[in-house]
Amino acid sequence: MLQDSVQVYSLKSYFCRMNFIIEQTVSAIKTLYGVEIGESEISLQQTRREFEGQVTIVTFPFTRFSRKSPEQTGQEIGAYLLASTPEISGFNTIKGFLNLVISDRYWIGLFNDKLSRADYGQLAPNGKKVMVEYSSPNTNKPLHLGHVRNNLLGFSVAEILKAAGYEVIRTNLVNDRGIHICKSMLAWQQFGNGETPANAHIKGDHLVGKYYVRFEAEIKEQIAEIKNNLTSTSLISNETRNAVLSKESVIKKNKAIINYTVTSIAPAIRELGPDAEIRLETALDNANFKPLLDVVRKKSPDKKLIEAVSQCNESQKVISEAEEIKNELVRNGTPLMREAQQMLRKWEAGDEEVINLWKMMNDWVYAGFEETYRNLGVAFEKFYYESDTYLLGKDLIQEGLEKDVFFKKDDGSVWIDLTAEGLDQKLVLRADGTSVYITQDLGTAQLKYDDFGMDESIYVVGNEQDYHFKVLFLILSKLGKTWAKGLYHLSYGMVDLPSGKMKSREGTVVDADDLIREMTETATQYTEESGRLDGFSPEEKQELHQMIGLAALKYFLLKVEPQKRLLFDPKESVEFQGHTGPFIQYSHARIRSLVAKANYDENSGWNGYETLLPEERELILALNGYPAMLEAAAKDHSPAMVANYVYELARLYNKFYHDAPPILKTEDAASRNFRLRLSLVVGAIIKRCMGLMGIGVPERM
RNA sequence: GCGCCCAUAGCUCAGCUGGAUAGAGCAACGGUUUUCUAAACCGUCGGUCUCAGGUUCGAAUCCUGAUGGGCGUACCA
Repeated sequence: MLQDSVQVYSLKSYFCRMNFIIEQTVSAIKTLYGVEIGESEISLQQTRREFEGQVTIVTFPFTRFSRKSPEQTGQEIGAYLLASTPEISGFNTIKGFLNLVISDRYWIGLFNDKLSRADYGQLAPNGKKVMVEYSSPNTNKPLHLGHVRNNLLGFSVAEILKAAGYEVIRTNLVNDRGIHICKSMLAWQQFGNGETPANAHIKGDHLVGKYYVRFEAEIKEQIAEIKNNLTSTSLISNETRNAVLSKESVIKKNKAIINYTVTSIAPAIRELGPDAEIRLETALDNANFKPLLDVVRKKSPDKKLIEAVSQCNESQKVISEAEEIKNELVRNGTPLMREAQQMLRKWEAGDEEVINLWKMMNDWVYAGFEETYRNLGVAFEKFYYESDTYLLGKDLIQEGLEKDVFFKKDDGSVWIDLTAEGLDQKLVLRADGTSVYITQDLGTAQLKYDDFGMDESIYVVGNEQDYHFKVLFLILSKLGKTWAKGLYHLSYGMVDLPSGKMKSREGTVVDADDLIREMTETATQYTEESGRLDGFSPEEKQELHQMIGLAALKYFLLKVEPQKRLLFDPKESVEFQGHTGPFIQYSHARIRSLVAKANYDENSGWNGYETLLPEERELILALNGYPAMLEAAAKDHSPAMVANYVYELARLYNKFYHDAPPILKTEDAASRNFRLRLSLVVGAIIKRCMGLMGIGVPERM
């Protein structure tokens, strides 16, 4: 499992992973103070810019056996290291920090032997197989910004794991069946007039989405109609009518209780001050008595008053609950909803007409998705379809019953009790023997393992399903599946807009295709203004614009840690300057252009180059940290780490480019060749990192 | 009610195996091009790291509690 990996990453320490320093420090402490300490007790960090040196050892922890001041301890260890280690050419101590100066000869040697090799950065195969499931769309509507985050994360994590030595299988579990697709089908049947992607010139997934929206609009009208004419409407059955009416009477009764109580306690509340009075008003407006209850509890000793407010609070809760159930009853009672459910039953029974319609509309959607996936640059080795897997898992229920992991209730439904683990009781099979969500996920997990026998399996799914996956993994491990310990839920936060949450009902969803197009357009505009693309054919320009637009989008979405919510402002979020994808692309293009102009011969050496510029030293340190960064990003499943690393590298390079004497005009062959090779290597690592995020880099821009 | 996640500069984010004066970008202001791509570089301004306790030589980082925001707590998926 990844979690067992020993190496630990931190932005401060990955620059200086130098075992010889740790080893020498261990022996220094043994010699000086007679104490044997573990290598893990020594932490190295990169020296802050304002002090001399590259590597810093914190000496505070050693004072307990040196019995000297941190500074003096540092002096002693420093002196030992200077004498014993040829790579160390100097040191200084400030308070409890021992700063070591590593000789340029060491850095140049490191560059020669390791960093400048063509295969630098690819970790050796680790013999492990990992599955990354991502995307997993519903087939009733096109992809939106939230899916984009999911797709980019999944793709990127897969690339990172590949680079870290895994064999990776990317899978997409397509949710192609269920009530949602029946809604689109039904609306198309009733209102579509034979419209197809071909004759309407609409992308297939958008066409199907259009009818999903139509369904929701129609049902909204039916709901309004029913609510306005509850006693007379013929749209619902008498059974539903009676159920709704009974909920209404519950609501009415509780409203009366609240009205009565509020009138009688209002004077007492006013006496508690303006604060309480305001809360009384907002309680009525917002249908929430909790804030009022809190303030009354705090301010009033009158138990009867508290009880009365508490009564209002309880009644309000009953009202809210009844209203929710009422709404659900009305919604499910509408003719359209009943027809959709009828259609789902027909689908499950294999009704030919329904199946054919389903196949046709799904094919439209797949053609649309394929285009979006191609534009996003994501791909999969294996597709699973819920229409194939939705009946799976029942054998596991049987297995669980035999192993006493599950238990049967009197009605025949099957449950698991997870209260000992701090969770709840959870239904795993309905009384009528049909599956619930988790049943088929159990079955699908087993299927995937049977198909591929992978060591690890990553599910890229939003954080609203955290609980579900906790339960899923726990059940599998209770069933004795040894592979369950390799399961991991890569949970990510929702994408918010400035206006708040994206809601399909309110039409505030940012469509993936629109987004990609807008990004490309913005990049086009920006690039044309800079006017640097002479010699590009129109096709090359178009390709470049898309590359830059996508880089802006992808980098913006990936640079934030997955678990965090992400605020996306379509107007302002995606920039081309500063901490952005295009900035990093630009740095790469700059390097390529430089190397091209220099006519650099890759065989030319830099013998005699002995003294580094500070910027060169920093670049070497940064390059040296790449493998540790990669390992850490793989361990944490974090493209954001790659994003931040490569930005730092590009920034350091730009500083070097700006501050170093012009390379093309450098006469000294060793300096010139070294700097060109350094540039080349930085460019290669930038390209690698961007590739890990699915972002291309141009030769010119 | 219970559970999980988040909180760092005006805005968007880094930093979290505990270490020096908490860093970037954007925004604002100023500077750099007869030097290889100014999508760059440099400077100024900007912070009670949500709050209160605790552990420690040392806390943005670990622990406890609170506050605020989000999500979940379905015989939906």
